[in-house]
Amino acid sequence: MSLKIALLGILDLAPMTGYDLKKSIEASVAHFWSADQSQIYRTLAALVSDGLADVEVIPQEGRPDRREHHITSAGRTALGDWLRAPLEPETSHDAFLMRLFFVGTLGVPATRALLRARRGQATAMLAALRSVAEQEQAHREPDDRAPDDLGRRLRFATLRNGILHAEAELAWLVETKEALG
Amino acid sequence: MSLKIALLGILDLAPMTGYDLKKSIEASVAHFWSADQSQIYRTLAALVSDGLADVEVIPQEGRPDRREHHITSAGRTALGDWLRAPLEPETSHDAFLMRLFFVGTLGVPATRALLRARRGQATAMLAALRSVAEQEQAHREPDDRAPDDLGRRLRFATLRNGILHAEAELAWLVETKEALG
DNA sequence: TGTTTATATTGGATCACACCTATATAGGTT
DNA sequence: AACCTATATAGGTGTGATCCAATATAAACA
Repeated sequence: MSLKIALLGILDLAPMTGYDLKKSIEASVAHFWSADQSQIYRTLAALVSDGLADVEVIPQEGRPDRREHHITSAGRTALGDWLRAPLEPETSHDAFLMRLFFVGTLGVPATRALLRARRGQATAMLAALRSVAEQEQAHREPDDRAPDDLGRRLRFATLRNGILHAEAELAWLVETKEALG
Repeated sequence: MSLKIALLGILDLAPMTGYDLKKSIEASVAHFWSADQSQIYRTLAALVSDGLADVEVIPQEGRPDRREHHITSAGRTALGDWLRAPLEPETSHDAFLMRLFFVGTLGVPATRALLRARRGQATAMLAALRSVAEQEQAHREPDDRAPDDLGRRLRFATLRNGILHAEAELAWLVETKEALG
């Protein structure tokens, strides 16, 4: 469901091929969503068969034709409806916490190893997010008087969300290591 | 994969039926994992066919026989291997951030509504986790001299993880609301 | 008396997604 | 000469999960 939102949301900004969408996702929403290339094409086909997008075929030579997908007005309506729909109750599935919950039987050293690995992950994540956030900031010229538009602020907010959670994870790791004595 | 770990991890504590496992999951790991009842039975069947668990049928009257599942030694080995395996790189899929990323086109009021809904969710989550954590604490009698064993600390740590993340989410919401001006 | 809850298992349908492969060509790299 | 990357699409297969429904009985509740 969310991948449909992602595709419609991106197509709402500009018409694109599946290939473009894949790159666009990697460049913009990768920090909270990832999508397999074949899944993108299948979902895109579903959008078309639901009338939420349509295809403009642009012939090319030497490679397959560009199948440029455009959001339809039904698609814009569906996107709006999805965005306004009540938040679904979230069912978290955290494989790391699962491990931690049961790793006790293996003893303290195995537990420490797991926490160390997690710290590595969280640190890398934090660094990656910070570097993307800095680039975002840098794109805004110092003398840029353009109104800092809502979309831009929200894109930045999703990055900040990841950063704050990564920091919380690291703080929790410190606390937890201490609790192991 | 993680559901297999969960089932083996719980079966390692005590033999159980699928029905028991469902309740056990709800009572112990629900804050980071949920599982559909039919999925539990199917996964349990997979464990048996892989030789990681076996079944003791205990006849009953008036209801289906108890099919009590016991972890095998191969199961204990597999559990240990899984717990020690390198952490898989996590691909986060966050539907809320997806919405937020695209909700800008609907304007500021819709954005605020989304953030409000999220605050409600996060507040409820935090309250629920805190109450479970307090119960966990209360179970430990004030004069309890028993060593605070590793498993217990780790179960508590998974709760603390949820609490810290919920707090981070609320802090992020405050920051984000301010950024909307 | 009728409904709900608890116990216990199982199957079908469907969804979302990941991993791998195939196709086709141009251009650049080793 | 052999390989990799970019462009562009698409199918096969498997896994994990959700939702829904059926079966069967006893006890508790309204």
